[in-house]
Amino acid sequence: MRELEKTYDPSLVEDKIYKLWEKGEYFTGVIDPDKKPFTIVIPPPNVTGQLHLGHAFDNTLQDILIRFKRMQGYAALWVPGTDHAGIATQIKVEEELRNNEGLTRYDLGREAFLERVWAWKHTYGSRIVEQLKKLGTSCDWSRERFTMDEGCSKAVREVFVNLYEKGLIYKGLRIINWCPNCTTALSDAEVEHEERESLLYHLCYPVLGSLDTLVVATTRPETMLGDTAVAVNPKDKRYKHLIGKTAVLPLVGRELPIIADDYVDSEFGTGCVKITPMHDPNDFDIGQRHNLEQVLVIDDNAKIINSGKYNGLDRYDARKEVLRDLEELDLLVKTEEHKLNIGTCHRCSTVVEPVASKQWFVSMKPLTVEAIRVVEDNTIRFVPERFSKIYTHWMENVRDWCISRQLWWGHQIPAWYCSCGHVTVSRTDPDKCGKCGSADIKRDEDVLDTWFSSALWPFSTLGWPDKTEDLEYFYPTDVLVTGYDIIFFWVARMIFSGMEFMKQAPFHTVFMHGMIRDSQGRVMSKSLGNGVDPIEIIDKYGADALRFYIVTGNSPGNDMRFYPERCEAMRNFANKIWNASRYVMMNLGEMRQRDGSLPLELEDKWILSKLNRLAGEVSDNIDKYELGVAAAKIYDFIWDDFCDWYIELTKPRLTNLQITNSNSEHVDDTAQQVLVRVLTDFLTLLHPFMPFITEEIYQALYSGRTAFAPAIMTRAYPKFDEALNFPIEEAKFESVKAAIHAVRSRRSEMNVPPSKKSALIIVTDEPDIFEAGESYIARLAYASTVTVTSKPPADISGFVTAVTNDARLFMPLSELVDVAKERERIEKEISKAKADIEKLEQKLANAAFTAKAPEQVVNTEREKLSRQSALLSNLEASLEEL
RNA sequence: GGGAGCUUAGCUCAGCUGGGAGAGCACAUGCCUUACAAGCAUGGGGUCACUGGUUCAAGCCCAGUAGUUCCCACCA
Repeated sequence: MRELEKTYDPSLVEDKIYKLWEKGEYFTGVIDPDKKPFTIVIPPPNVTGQLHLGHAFDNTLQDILIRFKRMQGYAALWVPGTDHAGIATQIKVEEELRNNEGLTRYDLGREAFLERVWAWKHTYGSRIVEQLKKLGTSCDWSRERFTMDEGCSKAVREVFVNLYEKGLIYKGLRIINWCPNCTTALSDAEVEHEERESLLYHLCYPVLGSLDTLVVATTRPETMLGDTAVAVNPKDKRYKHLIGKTAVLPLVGRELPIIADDYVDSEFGTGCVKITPMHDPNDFDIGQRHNLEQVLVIDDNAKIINSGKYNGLDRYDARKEVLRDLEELDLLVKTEEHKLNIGTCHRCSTVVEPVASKQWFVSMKPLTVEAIRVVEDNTIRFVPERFSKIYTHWMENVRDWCISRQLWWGHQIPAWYCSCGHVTVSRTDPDKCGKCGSADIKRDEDVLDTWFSSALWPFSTLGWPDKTEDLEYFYPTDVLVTGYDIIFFWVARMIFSGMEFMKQAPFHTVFMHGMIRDSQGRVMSKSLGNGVDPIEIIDKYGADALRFYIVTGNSPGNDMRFYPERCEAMRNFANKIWNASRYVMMNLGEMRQRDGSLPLELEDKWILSKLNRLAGEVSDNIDKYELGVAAAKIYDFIWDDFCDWYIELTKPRLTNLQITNSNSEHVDDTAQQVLVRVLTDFLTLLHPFMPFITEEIYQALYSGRTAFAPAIMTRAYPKFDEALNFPIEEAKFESVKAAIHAVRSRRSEMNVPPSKKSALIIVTDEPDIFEAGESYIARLAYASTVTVTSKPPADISGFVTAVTNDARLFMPLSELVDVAKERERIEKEISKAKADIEKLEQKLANAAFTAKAPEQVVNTEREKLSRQSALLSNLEASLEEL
């Protein structure tokens, strides 16, 4: 046993303890046929990222679950790893390249640039891992993976080729979201929508060979440069006569067929729509249906092309120019205000350009069938449940997934083009065309969406496509813990990938959490500069305090506001535990081995019973993912029950503290044993939540004792044990507590300082429980002497009284007694008791209640009534004697 | 246009399958009672947004209203 410092200093403890765990290899997932596996895969953070509070939140939850299951005896495995984060990482390296050397990636060329990215990865890739360790995460680092390591890349390749062979991956010309800043295609999920005030412009298009004109409405006049038709609804009488005729595109002069299509809503705008097949998804479809000409007028950098004098203009400058020119020609008929939903790049917030482009797609419909089924039939359960609806709705309406990105950092698409037109897609790099045999083949330059590899994470990290023992034993994983912001990006894609390739759901539970916001409820972001660095919090308050703060006061799926200074309360809690442990240890003396059981006092049974019930409830709560509730219960037990009561109760029993009682050699073995037992058990219960301090104290208590587990994290998680259930004793002790509380309250009301002790006479029908507690009652109720009796003193005047339902308490503090005031007070309490009794009697007199309410509820009400009645008679007795 | 969440003490939030409203912080009063002032004791403070319904019983379930936040959506 080692002595502890007076205050807890996490900075002296945490790194040391983490090393102890790593040295003991306690995080290692061990395949054990006699155990049930429990697996979590980490949501892989960006390899070059830094830990933010969102990670802290996410990983704290995972660590609590995995430690809990590990202690319950599961073969627990938490697979860690990082994500190559295509765009994010590439942008960072490009930025550095530009700032330091004034170069672009094209200056370096693909190969040299990728070398730079790998170098960057090697420099910064371990940072996030080290930061996760500071949080205390018990990941199996020996199994750490990276989305671009050999195994994951092999999985990606296999999946791509396999889906291609099944016809579920194809390359085609489709409208995609193009970010002109990132210069790459994006998937629908990567586009954010925001509503903006905009204008709806009405443009006039003349009809060829006629005086008629058509007025079309558009929010994006610059796209008119790419118009190849005008469409009206076939039923629209206003325009029926023009269908089949030709309009002339102003400024450009292109002849536009006037076509009829049901897509056009006659009610909206003018009922006439300009059709720009290459720059609008609907127009693209119409273009397909009517076989329209396709004119691309906006390039990769959002500059105008194929449009004569407008060429080279930025899209917004082009808008101004076009409008000015139209106005000059008197063809801008009207401008009205209009709310517009605009798509922006989720990475850089640039307005994305819908543009037709040849890209690779995953054909989604066939993959959604099983992905929807497993959620609907509860094979996969979302916690909280409401997220399953969001998931299902998305899955039911999802469009094909654009997976090619015009980037270099990522998994290069395994497709080779031959001049013969054939595309060779292969698991191994081919040296010749799969059709004509020509060696002159060229690989697709694009890489895959980062989420393509993340989608395989639950099985690629376990070795798939190889049939590994890990995959066999640990797959499917159990719980996926993540924020609701990546349900579509990641969760949905893991589910359909798991179903397609493993024929098994990748996890049975998706445990969702919310976002961490700043103190004003705003999302934390770099641009706002309102981010809080968890590492700073850990340095200041300790990882345990951060973890505990995050997990309490928050319920599944809900956002939380973060106030750094509120970690202080949790640091104080850690310190409280620390000092409670010091108290236990300084009173332990030699820990003697005992034969047989010790006689337990009432208060011992009380605390053991409460602890025992706590153990049962905590496990239940964690099983139901109510981590905050579990944590709060442990907090209350430790602070209120153990520290504020039980420790105080043991003080008179332990000679070390009984300075006045010098002749006593007696050490209460029972108190010692119960203290250390309760301490050890609640530390164990708390360990998943506050791993560092609990381990440190455990080590201080038990290190070198071979009879005990080498680390608290290897102990079995406490369970409910019927042998330690003492409900009657619990209730009895609550009576004692109530009496002590009543005395303190009365003294406080009358401003009697604790130093002024007085005799205390307890009048009760249950003398045993009070007599047994005389010594601590004296201490806690500031009494000089305690007398337990069944009869009140003959002359009651001059006593301060306090009343509970099973005790009347008398303190001779005559100088403080004001009979009139006392009478008033008691009368007030009497009327309150009477009111309570009346309510209870009414309730119990209600036949519907006694008939329909469960017996237990009725009994509780009866008990309440009898307690209130007892209280009332005690109060009345006191009043009478006054 | 569809969908979801939230509204509980001064602040931030819990409240699990309906059975007498809780925590932290803040506030007030008194305490250095040798584990802990990062503490102890005592206390004040709530029309559980509003309206109606179901029920013996509603903060909790149902319907609606208001405010608020978010997600989804190819009406120019």
